[in-house]
Amino acid sequence: MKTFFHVDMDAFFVSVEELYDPSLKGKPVVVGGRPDQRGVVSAASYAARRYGVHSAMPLRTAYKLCPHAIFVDGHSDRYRQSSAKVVEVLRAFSPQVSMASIDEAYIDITGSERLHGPPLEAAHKLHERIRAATGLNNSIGAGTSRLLAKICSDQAKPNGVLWIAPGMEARFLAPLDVRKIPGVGKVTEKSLHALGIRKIGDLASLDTALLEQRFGKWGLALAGKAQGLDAGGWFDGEVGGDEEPKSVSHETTFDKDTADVVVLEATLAKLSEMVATRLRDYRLWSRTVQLKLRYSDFSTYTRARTLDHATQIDIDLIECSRRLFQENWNGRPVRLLGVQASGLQGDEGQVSLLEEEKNQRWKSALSAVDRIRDRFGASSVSLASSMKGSFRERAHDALPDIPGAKDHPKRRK
DNA sequence: TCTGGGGTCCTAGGACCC
DNA sequence: TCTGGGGTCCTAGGACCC
Repeated sequence: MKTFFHVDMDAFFVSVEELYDPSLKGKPVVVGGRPDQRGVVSAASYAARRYGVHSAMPLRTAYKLCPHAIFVDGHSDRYRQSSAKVVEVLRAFSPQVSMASIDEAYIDITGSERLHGPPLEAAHKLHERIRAATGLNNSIGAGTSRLLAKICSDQAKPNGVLWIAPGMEARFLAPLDVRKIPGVGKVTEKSLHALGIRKIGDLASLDTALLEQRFGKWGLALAGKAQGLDAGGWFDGEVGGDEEPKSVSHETTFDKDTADVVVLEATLAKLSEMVATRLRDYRLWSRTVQLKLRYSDFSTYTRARTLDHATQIDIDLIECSRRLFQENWNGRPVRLLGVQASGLQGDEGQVSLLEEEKNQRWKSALSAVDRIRDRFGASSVSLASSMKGSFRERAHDALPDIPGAKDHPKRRK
């Protein structure tokens, strides 16, 4: 029998802002930006929530609901700092820690009873340590699965601790709305309601075969979740296992939609650079580059290309995303642009820096060929190839071996 | 209600290979 | 050439989470 905790920080962004400006405490606070900006609420204080404001709501809507709320910009550096403090406390508590996002974590405390006491006592101990180290309220759920721990922490809010003892899972879950199951959103909820399923108990008493027939693989997972099991999806694997990112992306929504090619391509270049920088920070290389385009009517398109070599170099991402853009933009005003790198791999198996430099050299040699062709016409180069074989191949074979590339057209002089 | 930005996982079809 | 089936890779889109 295993024991998991789910630790969730309460109104995290708002609470961190309150550390920096205690006068915000108790007031309706909205983190996410100015109310006249394009954007949504990142976090709302409990006082603001009483007016119906919640995260993911457009800022303009939040303003209509609660005009006297204090709107503040987010400070991701501050949140990362507080998050790092939380991680420190968690790692000191148990070696098996997985951050699920900046403000929540799973920890496996199986077998730590001698050290920390029984689950409820251990949870209170951890709750207090986090509070002491960060000055922030948090909630902890504890149970025999990660799913259960997660649902518990939600029920424990604000600033509470809840443990469901082994054997009590079904009784705890039965009266809760299906929407409380992580992974059940608007769409799944609607389909379940259409079947007359509203509570987790309804789901649990349903025939598994029917769920599978109706929802496929997801139906099977749902059946498991209704029993409080870590079925399918995110909960595979160990807590504290593989934490490598699977994709890295940046996107931006313009203040005002634009069809200005110069602005669009400059933005794309900037986003590509930001992605490349993050790849290098992570020491990761990407093979697939994806462009994201959103128009004024919110229609959204993604277009991807897989390269023959993995890269973390700005220019590769810039060129690839620009080509995708040129091939797919319909000329209408654009609301959002995004660049994503996926197909990530580590350093191992990468061409060495030396190889990379050779690569660059003969790429430049090729562009030299292009320049000659531009100036003297295609025949100048094909003439050379008919006499001496392909200049391109010769450039490829010969140039990289010349020390310092003294004959390199670009470096000559 | 005029809808951010950063992610994960899943599905489904087509290409290609054996 | 009337044609099977499985595996893997790639692409696009969608649900969902914080």
